[in-house]
Amino acid sequence: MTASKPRADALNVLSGEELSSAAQRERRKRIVDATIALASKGGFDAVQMRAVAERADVALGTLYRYFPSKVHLLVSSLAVELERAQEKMDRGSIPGENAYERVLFVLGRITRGLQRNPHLTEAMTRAFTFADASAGTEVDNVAHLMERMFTRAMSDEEPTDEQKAIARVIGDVWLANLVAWVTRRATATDVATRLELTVRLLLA
Amino acid sequence: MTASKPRADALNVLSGEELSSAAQRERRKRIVDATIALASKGGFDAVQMRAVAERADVALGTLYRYFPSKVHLLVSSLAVELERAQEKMDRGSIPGENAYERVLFVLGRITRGLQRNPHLTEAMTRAFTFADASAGTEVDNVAHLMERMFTRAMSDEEPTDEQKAIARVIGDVWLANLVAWVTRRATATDVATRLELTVRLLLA
DNA sequence: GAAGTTTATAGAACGTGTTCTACTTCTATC
DNA sequence: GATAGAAGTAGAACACGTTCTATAAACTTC
Repeated sequence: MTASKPRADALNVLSGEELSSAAQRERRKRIVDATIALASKGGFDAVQMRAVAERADVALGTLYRYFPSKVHLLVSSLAVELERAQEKMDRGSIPGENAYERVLFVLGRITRGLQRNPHLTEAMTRAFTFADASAGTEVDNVAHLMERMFTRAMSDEEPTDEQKAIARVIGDVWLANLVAWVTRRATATDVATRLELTVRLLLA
Repeated sequence: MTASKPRADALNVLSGEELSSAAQRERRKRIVDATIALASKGGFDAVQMRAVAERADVALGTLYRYFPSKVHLLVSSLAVELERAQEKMDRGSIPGENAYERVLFVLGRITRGLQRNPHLTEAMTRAFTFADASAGTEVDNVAHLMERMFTRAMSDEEPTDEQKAIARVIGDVWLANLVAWVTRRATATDVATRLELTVRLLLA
């Protein structure tokens, strides 16, 4: 009677790997796709749990079984998007003479990418910064993706602690500026200028 | 018939100055006090609009007339708190040989101050980062207070553009770390270390 | 393939932010 | 001090995130 098989905990996202059947991976994918579609159309507010469930052709209860809250859902979708962006990056090589130029290239590219889909960006960044302790795992996951994205741009070697720290700072500033842009307190030009200055201060 | 007297717009916070009667300033103060009290006790979730209204002895409709949303309310309260902190700073002088040391002193002091009241800090930082475009004015106001707090620490002169930019970067990193601490993704020590590193990179 | 367990479904129900309505109380102007 | 308009009050109503209930379908295991 004593359970031994590891079971997915009700408080965590059902992360892709541990989903047994193909039908379940299918469902999970439909949910994330629906989320991204709705977010792209109307931002954070348009990602309504009932609407996601309906669009993913899944019952509301099922949605909550896969993602325990709207924030978990959106932050997980952000992770998916970042992974996609990283993969695209990995396919080409990053131009630039030094860390400064290379990081700036990566930052510019991903920023412009996100700015091409303002609603989606708004939904994901707001969820990310609003996340409370219960979504800590997912948030850490995204933070880690960001850190890696920037350390890879700095050098091909294994990053030093200092480089990791710099990457984190860049990530913090990047996110803050993205939020400022999303809430219309900064223009795209503002964002570009500030990021350039930040990276210059840190890496030049 | 044509209105000429400037009227408070329904979409903006009724900021202290333009409140005509003393009774109104009284009410506004009661509301902010109630907000801070509730936030101190139970954080963002405990700041329930009905509870704030009751505690401030004001009708729910009146609360919404003064602050058009929970986020406006909390961000405005954050501004009040920051102003208080700034005043306290202004009363003493900031020790330190150079900008690096002085900024670090200010950062350490205000960070520890906020960490002494975790729930309040959680409520205010989450509101701040969750704010959407409609609260842009209030958010800008707080951002400006933060910028000034750090530029003052850097030097007594009028700050240069570069100094302002550095102050903004520090503010972004500071906030990101505060949020990480509030959501228990970073310890107080982590925060202190990272801030020190950031300031060193930027100012040393 | 039957029994038991897990997973999914439909939909009601609940909590809290926000809005709306009907009524009362202030305040300014004549 | 009568009156018009603004501001405040009490409370219903609504929207959406979240939880709960009852039932059905899909799987394991014998």
